[in-house]
Amino acid sequence: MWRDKLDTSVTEKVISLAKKRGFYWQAYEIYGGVGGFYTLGPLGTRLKDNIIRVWRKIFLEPYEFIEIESPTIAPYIVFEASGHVGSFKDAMAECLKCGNKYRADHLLEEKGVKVSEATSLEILEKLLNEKNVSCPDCGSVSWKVSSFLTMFQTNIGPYKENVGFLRPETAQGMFVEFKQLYEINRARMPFGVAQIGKAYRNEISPRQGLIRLREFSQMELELFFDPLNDKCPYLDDVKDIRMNILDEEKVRNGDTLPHNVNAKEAVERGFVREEWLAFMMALSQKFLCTLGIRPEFQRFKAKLEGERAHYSAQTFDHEVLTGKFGWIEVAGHAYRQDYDLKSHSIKSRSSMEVVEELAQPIKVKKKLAYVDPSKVKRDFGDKSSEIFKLISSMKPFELAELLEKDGTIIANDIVIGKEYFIFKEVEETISTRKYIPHVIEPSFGIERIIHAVLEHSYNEKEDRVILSLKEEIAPYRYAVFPLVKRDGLDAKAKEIYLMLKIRGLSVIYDDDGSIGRRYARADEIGVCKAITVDYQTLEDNTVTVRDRDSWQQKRIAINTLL
RNA sequence: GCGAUCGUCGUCCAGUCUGGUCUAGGACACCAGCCUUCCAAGCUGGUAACCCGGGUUCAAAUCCCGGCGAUCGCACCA
Repeated sequence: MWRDKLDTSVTEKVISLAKKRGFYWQAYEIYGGVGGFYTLGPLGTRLKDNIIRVWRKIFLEPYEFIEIESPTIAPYIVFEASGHVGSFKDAMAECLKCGNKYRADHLLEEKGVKVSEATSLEILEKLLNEKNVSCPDCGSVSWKVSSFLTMFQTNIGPYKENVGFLRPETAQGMFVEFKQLYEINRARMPFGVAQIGKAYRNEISPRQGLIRLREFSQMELELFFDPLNDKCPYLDDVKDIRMNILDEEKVRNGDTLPHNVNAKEAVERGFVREEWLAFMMALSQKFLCTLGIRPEFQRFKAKLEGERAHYSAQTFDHEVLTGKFGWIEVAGHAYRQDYDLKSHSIKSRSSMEVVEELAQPIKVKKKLAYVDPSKVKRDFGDKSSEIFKLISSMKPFELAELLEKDGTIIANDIVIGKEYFIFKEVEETISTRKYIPHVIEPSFGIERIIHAVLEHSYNEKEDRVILSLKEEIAPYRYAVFPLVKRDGLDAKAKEIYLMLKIRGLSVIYDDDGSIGRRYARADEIGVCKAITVDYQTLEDNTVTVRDRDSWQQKRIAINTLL
């Protein structure tokens, strides 16, 4: 069954449940609320922690990938090197008549005027006004150009000129520390580094609740690999995971019926360029399934050339179908190539290369040139010392290369020919290869996942709400209730509650109202099992355990609860 | 950011057009007590709101202006 629509009312219901029971709500409400900022409540933070735990279990633990926590503020130069200063800064053209804003470069390109990212604001404004570019909305031809930077800017220390940015992604923290991490990880390749933390984007108009935030949480993994040896050894492990993939061709043609393939087939059939990318996509699907989102509500949608981030050679959005918001992107899987490491390497002038020891050392023949001092002295006399000085600053193989190419060496206008050198050919053994690793990056937005998971866990049964959260992520697994609050049942229930709590289980206690009301309350926040203490408990130390989804009850002995 | 629509207890809704009767009402939820031997039962009581600021007026939830926020559309979403 292939569905492309969900009941839109579920979204509203989830949002109001989230607020009512404390998963999440808009922040700063006492001051009228500020767009793009949300607070996670007590249940939301537990859910988030559990989601993160599952993610680590799926993406990091089996492969011994490592995790770091880097600062959320970085100096200007970091995002200059990464390309964010350039591509996060859009030149906005504002129509002076109707006030609508457009991307200045888009408007000009429609007129056939090519501009680059480096084109200054003044020139853009001049071009727009001179070329009579008309406003798509009102037709006016007078423009004002200004830039809008979607990164939050701040100052580091007391100096205005020392600009810093709140990171728009956690990834750069891993790239700038790459060399150190590579060493710490004992130079293993391929290897993965993850970071879980906040990122900030000053969206122009954030909407849709948790879907587009100005401050949000990411779980990102940078998988570094050798582009000449890009086999992923784990493809067989994920062969049973079949993904719905809309490749570039389908997206271009507007075809929404996806291919259904596993990672290996996705690569073989040319949908996905890199094995590691396909592998991460498969893990991503496994991850969302573990969180309770069924595969038919998931798909991977390729980003077309112009839609991709500046660093990406191929990107798939991992999307989940929701009610009101339709398909939402909960993760992006990007092939970042060596874009970031290379940029940081050039900007910082520090090496980002890794060294590979070759299995078979390669023998390379090399020509070396040595000067013949006696000939030089004989023919150049007093000027010899100058010549020796120059020549000694060069290595023998460099001299040989130059002489091969030009036939002469020129030192302070003195031309020295080949005949003053003695050539030697040596065989050198090369046992290493240096390269800048390529990167596959799965990047998850936690808040979006929280929302998607809640929508897909939301059920109604006989006018009651049941949040069928998987055991792995439910904020509480157990609830303990006394059937009634007297005759010692409450004391016994509390005893059991504490026993479970001491064992580290997530458990709540509730003795308020009727037993039915408590079951209902527990169902609504996704408590998996309700343990009820009744009169029989006092006689034979058994309790009833009620399942949240089936409402079935089983009587079991207290000592088998653990 | 622009345009349209909108903003009342935690939630949903009444009241706004036609200013006074609103000390802002109801339902559900929540809290306290009673009751209660398995699925939101019942009884009693309680907490709780006119988005913010300014203006008009004898009088503003109600009319006007500004701000903030929300929804939708446009644009943006690396």
